[in-house]
Amino acid sequence: MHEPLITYINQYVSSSLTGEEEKLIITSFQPKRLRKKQYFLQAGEVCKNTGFILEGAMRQYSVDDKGGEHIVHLYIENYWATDRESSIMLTPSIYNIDAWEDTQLLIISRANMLDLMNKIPALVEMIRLMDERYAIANNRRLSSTISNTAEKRYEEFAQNHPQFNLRFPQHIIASYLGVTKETLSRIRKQSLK
Amino acid sequence: MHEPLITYINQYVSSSLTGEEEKLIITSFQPKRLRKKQYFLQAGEVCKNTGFILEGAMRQYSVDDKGGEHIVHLYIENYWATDRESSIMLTPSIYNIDAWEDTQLLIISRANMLDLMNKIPALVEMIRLMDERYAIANNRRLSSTISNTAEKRYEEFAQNHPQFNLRFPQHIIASYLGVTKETLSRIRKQSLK
DNA sequence: AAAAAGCATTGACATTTGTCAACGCTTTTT
DNA sequence: AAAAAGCGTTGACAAATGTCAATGCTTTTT
Repeated sequence: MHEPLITYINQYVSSSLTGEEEKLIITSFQPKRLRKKQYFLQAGEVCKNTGFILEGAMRQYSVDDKGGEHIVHLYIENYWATDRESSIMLTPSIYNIDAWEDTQLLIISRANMLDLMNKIPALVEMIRLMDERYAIANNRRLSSTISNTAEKRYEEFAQNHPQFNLRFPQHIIASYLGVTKETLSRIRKQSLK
Repeated sequence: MHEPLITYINQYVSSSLTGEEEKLIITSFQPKRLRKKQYFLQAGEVCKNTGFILEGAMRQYSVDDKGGEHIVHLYIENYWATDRESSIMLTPSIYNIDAWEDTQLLIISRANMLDLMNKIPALVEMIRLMDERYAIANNRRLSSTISNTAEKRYEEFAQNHPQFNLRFPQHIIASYLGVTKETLSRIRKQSLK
């Protein structure tokens, strides 16, 4: 059950994990099942866990005064679901994270993760690399959001994240792009011609 | 001349740097002066250096087909100026970074930085912490950009970055927020009432 | 099987934001 | 001292996007 996680880690680090390290990881990550719509994190709670997605799809979003949902992140297999701000700062999260599809996770608490990092140097290295890539991806998205029209942003999105485009309904994607579902509907209609 | 950098690093890590480590850092970071408008990085080049700002102000921006500038980052004292994507991936940058004011930097190449990190564990820890905070800040900005109107974004900006608001002209801030200078001008006029 | 909920689309219209051009003021350059 | 460049503002108008309401279709729930 934990193989995808081990594979994921080994892809990040130069030297493979030892058998000992693998065992440690396997015992530290707990399997958890979420049914569709079930919360992984609810706004107001402190985010205690990080989840590695084995199967399924999740979303992170905030809710405004009028009940509108604003999607900040989408997650599928091999993504990590968490609110780092809340988890690191121990502050109540302003986000909800929930399952969009029935989802199978491997979860670990921040305390256990820090513990693991002390015992397995390769994990520290992995996280450093992940943070680098995460920073780069986030920067691109930010840059695109600031500079481009909704149409251009959708094009880039469809190009860069075909998986998301297939897996999530349009109104979710619209929110992820920062436009209304009606606008996205019209953009897509346009671009067919 | 290097004290602000040493102070900066010591604030990040639990145990202070040893005298030996300080020396190593001081010899690894080269002072560099940029005059107003001088490029630190020009689009098309691979970003080789990271600069720690001792004094001055800089900006990172892309230029579109019509010559329009889109500000992605602003930097002042105690900020790090670099294009991580280019620096890490060794790809030509799509951004310019230049000095908005006359600026005094301490620069280090990526190779030398990696070398330093091997020799000074505290630096690895610092970068991990910086990455965390960077990820959090970036997420907030992204979340705000997607979810809020231009007016709300400006409010948050003025709240969170009063230093930038004082130091950079309005048309730069407008671009940073993803609106035109005319729109920002009107927003500010509104909010006086 | 019927009812309800979720999803995408469309039209009409309102609001926000962008574009272009002009102006006045200040700072910088010559 | 004169000229040029930079900056912020304003008005008129255009374009992009949001809002609201209605519809039809599909999926889920009862």
